[in-house]
Amino acid sequence: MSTAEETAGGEVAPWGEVTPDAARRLLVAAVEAFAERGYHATTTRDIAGRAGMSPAALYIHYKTKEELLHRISRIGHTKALDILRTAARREGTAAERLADAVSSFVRWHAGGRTTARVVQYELDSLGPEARAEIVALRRQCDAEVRGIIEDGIASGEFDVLDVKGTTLAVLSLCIDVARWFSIDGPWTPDEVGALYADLVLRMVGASK
Amino acid sequence: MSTAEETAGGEVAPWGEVTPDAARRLLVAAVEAFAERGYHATTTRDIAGRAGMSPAALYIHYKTKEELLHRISRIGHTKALDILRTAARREGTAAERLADAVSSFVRWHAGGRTTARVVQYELDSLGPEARAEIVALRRQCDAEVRGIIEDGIASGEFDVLDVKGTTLAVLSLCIDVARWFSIDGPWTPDEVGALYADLVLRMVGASK
DNA sequence: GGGGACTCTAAGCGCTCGCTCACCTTCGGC
DNA sequence: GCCGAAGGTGAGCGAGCGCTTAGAGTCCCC
Repeated sequence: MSTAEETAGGEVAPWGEVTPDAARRLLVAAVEAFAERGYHATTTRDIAGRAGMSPAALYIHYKTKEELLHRISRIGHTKALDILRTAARREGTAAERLADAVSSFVRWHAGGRTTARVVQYELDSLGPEARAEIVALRRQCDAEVRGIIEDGIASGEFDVLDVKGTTLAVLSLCIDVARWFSIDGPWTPDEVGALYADLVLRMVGASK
Repeated sequence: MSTAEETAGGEVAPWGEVTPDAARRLLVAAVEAFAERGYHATTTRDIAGRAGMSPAALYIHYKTKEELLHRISRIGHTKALDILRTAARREGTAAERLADAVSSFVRWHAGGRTTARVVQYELDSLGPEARAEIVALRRQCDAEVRGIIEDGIASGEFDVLDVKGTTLAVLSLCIDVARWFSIDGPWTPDEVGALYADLVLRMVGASK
């Protein structure tokens, strides 16, 4: 990731695409605040304060508080889809690709748990049009995972009763990592990624 | 469940223990509002309005808005723990008990998704003391599931690499049902419960 | 039928919210 | 050295928030 940067929290934050600098600082501050307290409990004064600016400065770069959430959500979902798509389209068996998809997707949710929490849990705070755009991205994520599982069934690697349900369960398992993962906990993002890849291979009947 | 009642949404709502009647109506209204919009986005006027009362009526039965969330959270977590404990302590093999625990826990999250959503996702909105009480209940839930898995390993039924991680993943999978399940979706709570019981047995290496 | 306990309401207090506006600085181009 | 654009500030508006208070209605016990 050429645009990745390190924040104070030690997370990978690919916000390099957001310019100018002040707009990026505000967006990063918003991600942290939304993740900590939730969208509705976060005030625009809090966001501006974290970015070292006055409350009014926020409105130079963003029309509303919701636009901030929308931008965060779109960037985050695009990144998530990119991760799954890369794993789905690499070379290898379906089992290798599924393990790759799960472990990298989980690493993203664990390592970037601040961003992931906002992206995955504040969807309902968006207005109807913004939410529709994000929901479309989610469906593409779903399709990538389902594609790998279908490939594995076709090749005889996997043994799955309910493709749709299993796809949903796999994504659900990964997404929920953002809820419980803590950097102070007993695992590193890599360890959770490896554990979950193993569990998911068992779920699709591909374990050795 | 002798105290269970049917709400307009068709959910099982075991709020019979809450008296008097006005206090229960307010609590049910609060559950619905918190589930739909989140704790912070819900106003006390909205809760009172749903219960057919004036805003001030809320404060006759509850000291603060947070007390409502606390009561909901405690009742819900107690019920969740009760479900897991019942499954864990019944007769049968570890596989049977685990399947029972998962399917009934999932049914509760799917069928009572309104309650479950509040219980599982609004924890951070509680104050420190209230949160500590709820976190203790959650740890007991974790212990029940871990107990079944450890039994299965001891009896040779299960093949698990990381007991703590697998326990967490099983609970995580079940809890996240409250996030995505919709009564308008393609599954009934029973179907999701059965699917998830199968997936979890695969995760612990107990599938036939 | 009088009095206290309980339940609920109308009105509104003090506060903080998202957001705006008038104004100030900084800076590159000519 | 002047100018307009861009980026910033302090003060504050209207609205809605959680919550309180004074008092009215209703019930039961005597």
